[in-house]
Amino acid sequence: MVQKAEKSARPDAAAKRRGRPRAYKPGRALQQATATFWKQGYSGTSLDDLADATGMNRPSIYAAFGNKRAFYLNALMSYWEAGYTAMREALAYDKPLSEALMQVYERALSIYFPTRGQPLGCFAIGTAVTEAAEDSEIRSTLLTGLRALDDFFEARIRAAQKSGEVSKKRDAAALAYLASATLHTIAIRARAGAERADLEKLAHQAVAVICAA
Amino acid sequence: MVQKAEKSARPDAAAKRRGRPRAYKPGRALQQATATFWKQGYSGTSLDDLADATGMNRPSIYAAFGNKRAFYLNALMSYWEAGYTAMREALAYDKPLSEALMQVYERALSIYFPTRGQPLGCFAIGTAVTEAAEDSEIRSTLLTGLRALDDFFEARIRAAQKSGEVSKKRDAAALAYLASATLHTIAIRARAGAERADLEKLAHQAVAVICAA
DNA sequence: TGAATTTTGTACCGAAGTGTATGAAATTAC
DNA sequence: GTAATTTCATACACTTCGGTACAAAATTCA
Repeated sequence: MVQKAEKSARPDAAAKRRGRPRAYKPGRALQQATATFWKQGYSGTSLDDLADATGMNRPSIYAAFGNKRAFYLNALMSYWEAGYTAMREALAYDKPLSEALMQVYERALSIYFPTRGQPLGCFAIGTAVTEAAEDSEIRSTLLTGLRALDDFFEARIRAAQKSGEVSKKRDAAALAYLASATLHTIAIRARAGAERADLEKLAHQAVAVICAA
Repeated sequence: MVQKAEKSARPDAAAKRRGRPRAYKPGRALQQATATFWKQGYSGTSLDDLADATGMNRPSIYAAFGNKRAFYLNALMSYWEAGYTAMREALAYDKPLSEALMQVYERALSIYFPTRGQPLGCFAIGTAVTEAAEDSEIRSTLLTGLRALDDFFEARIRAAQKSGEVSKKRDAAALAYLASATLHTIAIRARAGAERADLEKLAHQAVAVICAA
């Protein structure tokens, strides 16, 4: 739902649209809706909840984002996109693998335990997994995201093997799965009420095993 | 909701109750309700859904199990109990650790991919994780279950260290977390639409890393 | 200034949700 | 056979849900 810039004389802000101006910012509304889905889940969130959270009224939500399901799918895909960016940054190739992995987990933890508000874990794992059983589009979006993270990890581990940091005898795909599994278990436990410090320790232990000689 | 046997003259079947007999079997109804929650999630399941699944009508559900939330908590706790039993059996100490772990994952996979019907993953991870954010009782029940499985794994790994099967230099708690993480990622991926064969392979790879010399 | 356009805000609709009241039905106890 | 007890089954009350119709408001364009 990002409005296209169009060939506008005004590169600044939103090109003047013709009718009554919007009372909301689409990007901000998407964030607020995401936060609500994150807390309450997809089925546990009503359109009124979304209207309250975004400050929009229901007809505006329909006009801007379509129905509740489309709004959620939009939120889920945006979440994955942000996740890919964070992964790329954290897994940069100019530092040791162990550091790169820990940066992934540190970043994840700071998302799963927000500075204000209760810990909610991972948006995808905390909300999409439940819906995946009955909604094939949510299911495929979820699986695609999970596999993308697997691939990020695997590529980074292969690079560490090339540079001699990790033995080439080890199974890169297997280690990547373990790196993903560590992220998944942290996501689940954060939402289940585990302490952040415990999960930090868990991450360190997992990295130690994955990067072991 | 297991009715107590009471001091009855008839040890067989249900001791004759006084009024009109029940048209349902509580244990079977709980199973059927669990199956419905499993597919649709807690918020996605209505009392009418539960009534349809169990063949009970709504007043009977309230009389027997309380409201929807109590019914769900009952289902969740029963699921964990069954899980503990399965873990104890699979992790028996008379076989190599690698075999014991694989038996855990094989058992899990046969639950996550039922012989008939679509794969739904783990009941707790697939339904309780979402609700955990806003329901403290579901949250603590979930965390307790997760930690119990951690403990099963850790005790089994320590035994393998005592018997010399696994080096004592390795961190048993860390390996237990990886074993749990493997279970969690399998649970998530199963519901996300991954192929069973792929998850079987993932399990083998994880066991290889965990049990590596 | 006035027409065209787009969004807002209220109100409404039918369906589905949770929970309960009440009387009929089926069984045991006397 | 009759009373006591327990469950069943229908129906009801009230709320919430997703979705939409429609008129007022706010802006641009000519």
